[in-house]
Formats: sequence, structure tokens, C-alpha cells
Amino acid sequence: MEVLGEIDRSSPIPYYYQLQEILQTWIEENHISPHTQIFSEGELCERFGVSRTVVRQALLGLERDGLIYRVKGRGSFVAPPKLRQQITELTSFTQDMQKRGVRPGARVLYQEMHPVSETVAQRLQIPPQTPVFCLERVRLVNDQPLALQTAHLSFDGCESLLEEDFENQSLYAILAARYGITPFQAEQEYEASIARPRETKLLNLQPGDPVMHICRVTYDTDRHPFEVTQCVYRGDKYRFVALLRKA
Amino acid sequence: MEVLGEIDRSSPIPYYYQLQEILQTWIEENHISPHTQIFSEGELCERFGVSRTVVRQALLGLERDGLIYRVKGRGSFVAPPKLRQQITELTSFTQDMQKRGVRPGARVLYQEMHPVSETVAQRLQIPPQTPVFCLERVRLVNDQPLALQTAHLSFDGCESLLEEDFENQSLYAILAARYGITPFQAEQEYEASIARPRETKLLNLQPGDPVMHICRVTYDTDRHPFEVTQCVYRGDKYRFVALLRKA
DNA sequence: GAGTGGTCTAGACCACCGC
DNA sequence: CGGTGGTCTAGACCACTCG
Repeated sequence: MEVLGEIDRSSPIPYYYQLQEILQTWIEENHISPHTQIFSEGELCERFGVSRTVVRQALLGLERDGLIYRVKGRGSFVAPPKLRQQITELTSFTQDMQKRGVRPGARVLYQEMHPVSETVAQRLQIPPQTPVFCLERVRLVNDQPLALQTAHLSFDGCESLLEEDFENQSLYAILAARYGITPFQAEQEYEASIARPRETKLLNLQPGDPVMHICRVTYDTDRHPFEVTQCVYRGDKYRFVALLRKA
Repeated sequence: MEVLGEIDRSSPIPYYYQLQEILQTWIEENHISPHTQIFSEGELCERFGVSRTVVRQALLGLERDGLIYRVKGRGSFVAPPKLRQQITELTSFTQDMQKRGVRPGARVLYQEMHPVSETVAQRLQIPPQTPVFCLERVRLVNDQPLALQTAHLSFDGCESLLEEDFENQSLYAILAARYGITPFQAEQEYEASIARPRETKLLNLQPGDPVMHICRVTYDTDRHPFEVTQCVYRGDKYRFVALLRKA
């Protein structure tokens, strides 16, 4: 229970991050019970031969991830597992579904450049009518339709996305590999609604069935928006989980 | 533009927090343009006569709140305003509505102790059939019904909630003032659905109208769940906004 | 090369908690 | 009272970006 490994002083990975991972695997592999007190900052300094700054940075990371919580004057404690999972994290449809343990897929309906609408242009912070890359797909899980997804992308050289295959590849994976674009954060709006005729057909729904509308604006690491996505999910098969924290 | 105020060395408020607020009001009051570079860490150390630890802690706070972003080797920059607002923050219905600029209200339908159901008991981590305080309200904005809200509360002495007036007072305000209970974080699940007969009546809806179902489990500062709330919002009048971040 | 933020050290004092 | 986490100092070296 006490053997935890060591910090590799020759590694390019920062000490605090190595320590964070050591503690995370220690908590998870030993199934330490919720509300159990873990090592104090002082103990960790001594045990790993690092300064308190490093230890505190590691513990802050674990706290941010919901793995531990800290109480002034008492100590640090293992958080209940419910609070660990499902942190509101920026993911692609593909990653989201893989995390839920199902097999994602896609059927492309439309893949063209076209002039951007007023509302989307505003969200992308570009002039109206600018040509943007537009991709409409039916998203599948285990070969059943789950959502209708329309993405609008705007960045230098986005025309070359016309050549890509989006039935078998993740959009975000292509953006990262070929264009060096990494999504950093996103705003997402959720609204309950009723399926429109076209959606009932594409998603195998009945008229009047509920759907969840989701509109996302995605920003890169320089905080410039590069993507606006509009999604319609089947209401009976999709549930969104958020973790809210006190300010 | 350069006058920013000073850190009060005799105040009990930490330096880093004073500095964070000084910088925040400076950015907001001067309407500094997005992507403008702000002072470097070194400049701030000198200007305010504090160590770099304090400056970095203040800047980390501003970054967490979405007010600035930092790029290694380049500097710290003002973030675009869109990303500042609407951080996914744990709020009560009352606070939520006040932030949206409307007047919240409530009409109490049911306010009793009753044995807890199986599913709610599990979320509250208590034995089934335990008596819990149960409060059902129609929530109003500007005197129009917006949501049907059912709260289940479980903690020592929760029976005395029977005496409280929940038409004119916020539940969370009462919990904080009388019981020293502060919500710390919450899990929330969102699902699109169709109004049931009882809901159409209470919320002035037509059969078949869309609604948003929300189930919340709220945890206190010791990470123990004390409240489960089930909500049904009118789909046409409610939209949920989330901010997602890269892991 | 000069300036930036990222990491790290080795100390210090404090408020808070439980005993 | 001793132990805990919260705050703070005054340094240091590094990798990165830009001119």
C-alpha cells in the first residue's frame, strides 16, 4: 500500500504531473474508499523528495479532476467516485460515444463549400456570405441513427476538407493531424424541441417525438472560433450530463 | 490607464485575490480589446511589490474565469467577451433567473415529510423509506410558469423546513442562513421529452409540447449529497448553456 | 538575444481543526 | 497543543517566441 513508484528526474514530464499520475493510479488501483484521508503535503514532500510547490500543484490537479477534495486544517480526502467521472469536457462525437462504450459511425449527406448564413457568420466572427466548409452527417451508434449533425468550418485552407473521407474518420482527428488545429473550448446551448419532418425520416422517429437541439461554437487555443455545429439528437437516446461547481 | 490601485497589506483578503480583482475591474472598466496583451508577470511583481507566486495565482484565477488566456513565450492576453460569461456555475433557480435578468417566483404545491423512493434514496446515499423533506413548486418568471420543480432534502433536522415559507424565500438562502449548508457541486442530467398531462396543466402547455427534464444531485462541501431535485422546464422558454474545456 | 510564461527550491508565517 | 492546508517570499533554471 505504501509502494508508489518514483519521480523520474530525467524525464521531460514535470514533477508535479508525474506525481499527480502516481497518486491517481494509486487511488484507483487500490480502490481507496471515499472520504479516506490521504497523505499530507508534508509527507508527500518527504516521500518523493520534492518541494511543497510541486506537491501542491499535483494535489490541485487531482482536486480539479474531482479525484480528491481538501479541507483546511483537516487534510486531503478521496472524493466519492460519482463526482469523478463525466467532468464537462470538450469532446468530439466520436470521443463522446467511445467514452459511453458504444461504436460511433457516420453517413455523409452533404460535403461542400457554401456561403455562410448571417447567424452562423456572426458566431464565427466572419463577414456574411464568406464561403465556409459545410458538412452534414447522420451520426450512428452501433449502426443506428442517433443524431443529425451540421458543421460549418472556417479557417485558412478549409477547402481542402472537400477531399477528406468523413464517414470513417473523426473531423477533430483530421483537423489536428493535417491542419494543426486543436479545439480548446466550446460554448454549447441545449434546447428541448420536437422533431421536424426531415428529422423524423433521417432519425427513424415518429412525428411529435422529442429531440434535443444542440448548438456549439468551438474555439482554438488562440480563442478564435473556427467551427459552428448544429445538432439534433433523438430525445429518447441521448442524455447530457454536466458537473456544476460553486464559483 | 496605468493607475490601478494598490494592494491593502492590512486586509485579511489574500494578496493574490486582491490583485485578481484589481486586474478584473481594470480590464472591464477600460474595455480592453480582446487579444490585447496585458502586463507581464515581471511587470506586475514590480508594480505591486509582490512575489511572482502571488502574481501567477492571480493570473491563474483570471484564466480560470475566462477573462484572460496565456501563451507560453508570448504573454497574457484579454479573452474575447463571449467566453467570459456563462461559466457552468452551480446556482439556484433564483440566482439563475436573476442572472438572466428576470424576476423569479414560486407557488408551493406540496411541502411535507415523506418516505423516500428507491431511486432517490440511492442518489442521496440513504436507506429506502427514510423520511425526507419534499418540496414541490411551480417556478415562475415574471409571474408566468416556467418549470415544475420537486426537491428532496435529507440532513439532520430537515423536518424544521416544514415551517419555512418557500414562496418568497430561496431554498438555498435558507439552507445557508439557518443550517450552515453550502452547496459545493452538483451533477445535472438533461433530457428532452414531451409534456405529461399534469405538466401541461401546471405549465400552460398544449399536449405534445416539448419539455426539458433535469435531474440534479447536489453535494455539500464535504462531498455528501443532501438534495435531489427533479425539474420539468417548458422547452420553448428554457435553454441551457454550458462551457466545455479541453481536458 | 531579450522577454515571456512554466517549473522548481527552501524556506516562512498564518488560520483552522481536532484533541 | 500539534498537524493540516493557505498564503507568501526571493530567488533559480528552462523552453518557447519573436525580432
